[in-house]
Amino acid sequence: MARMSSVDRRGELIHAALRVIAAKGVAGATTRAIVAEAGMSLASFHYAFTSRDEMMRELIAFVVENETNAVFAEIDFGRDIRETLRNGLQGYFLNVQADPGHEQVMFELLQYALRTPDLADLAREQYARYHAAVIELLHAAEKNANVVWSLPVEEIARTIVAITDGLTLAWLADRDSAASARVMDFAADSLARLATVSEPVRTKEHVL
Amino acid sequence: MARMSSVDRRGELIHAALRVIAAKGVAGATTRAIVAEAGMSLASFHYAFTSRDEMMRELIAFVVENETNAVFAEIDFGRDIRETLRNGLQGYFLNVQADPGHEQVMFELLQYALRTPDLADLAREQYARYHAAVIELLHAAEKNANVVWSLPVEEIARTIVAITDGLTLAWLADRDSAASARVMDFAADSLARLATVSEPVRTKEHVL
DNA sequence: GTCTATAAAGTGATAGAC
DNA sequence: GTCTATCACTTTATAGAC
Repeated sequence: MARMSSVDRRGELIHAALRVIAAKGVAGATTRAIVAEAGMSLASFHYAFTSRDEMMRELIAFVVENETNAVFAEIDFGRDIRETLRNGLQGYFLNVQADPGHEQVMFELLQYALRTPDLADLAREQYARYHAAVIELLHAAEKNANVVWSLPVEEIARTIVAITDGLTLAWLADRDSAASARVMDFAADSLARLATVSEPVRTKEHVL
Repeated sequence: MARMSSVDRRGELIHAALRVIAAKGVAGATTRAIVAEAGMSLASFHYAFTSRDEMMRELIAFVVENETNAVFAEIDFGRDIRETLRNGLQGYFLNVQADPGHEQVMFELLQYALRTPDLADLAREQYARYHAAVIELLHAAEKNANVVWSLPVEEIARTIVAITDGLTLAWLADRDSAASARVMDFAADSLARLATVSEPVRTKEHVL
């Protein structure tokens, strides 16, 4: 087989590992399954990585890094803040339904990280990134709808992440899409209450 | 070693397995680790269970069955519905903080069930029970605070389970107790809005 | 750098003595 | 019923030919 730079091979193995994990779970991602998926020999794995643990650490760092806010990025700002929130949540959820495996993998990797002492920092970072992504979104929504949040955005972001995680877990278990959609409606309503119409910037004579 | 009825030995092995899972995760719960914890020989395991899979199925059914609403059972009804909700959520969360391993095990078992085709029904049942337990609580709170819920209790229950699951996952990752507590306060406020003061049963002359 | 072959340890499950 | 010993297999990791 053709030569390949070390970084390329590492990346290729990580992507192959992610495909294997999606199909068979973390437990099924053996070095043999991964090299078979990548079309390499077993020895090539250990040429690229000193151990399976090392690869798993790099893999988790990779997914945490690349857990794009793609879902949120393509958010559809509606007429008001409630619609923005609703669109964001429903958009996220459509994505979960379209590719349930992806979120399941993220949950599995989170638990793997929580179980592996060396990887605890990655679990923390994973949530820091989720929260940061949502905070950014909340600021964008704030500007777009001309409102200000009456609670710290950190707090609102944590609530949104909790709702999406919780809804996703329950949906993965019972696949009740209708019930999940209604919960998101309620969540959007409740969160929208936290936005108050911002005073437009005016001169002093305009009081009330 | 003394003889033991088959059901006793199965129960003992399941409890030993739960201790092993708490300490080392589902992946670490090998038949050898389990019998070592239970103080039995490896052969005894296969005398009680035909296979490890059979035991895992029974173990999950057991924890789902016994995922008592203990947390919720000892709920402290406050002065009003908001306090009841707040006490319920904070009470649950104190329990998570006191024994983080327990919830982590529940999440791991959920994912194990989701990955094992034969066990998908157990995952569904797990959430059906969570939802049912919270619904029962919502009815109790309704009576206690003399209010009626303006949304179907199924919907409210799903929201509460989603919030608790989501908060627990984030807390397991970053251990930010203060932030979690604030989210629960907001959740209690939002949910309390769904309770409207119920019309006391009166005769017709009392209009408004 | 990439391969085959194999080492060393761990896995679930079973046979057969007692 | 309970044990020891072992089978058959899989795992990660490495040695050594090319």
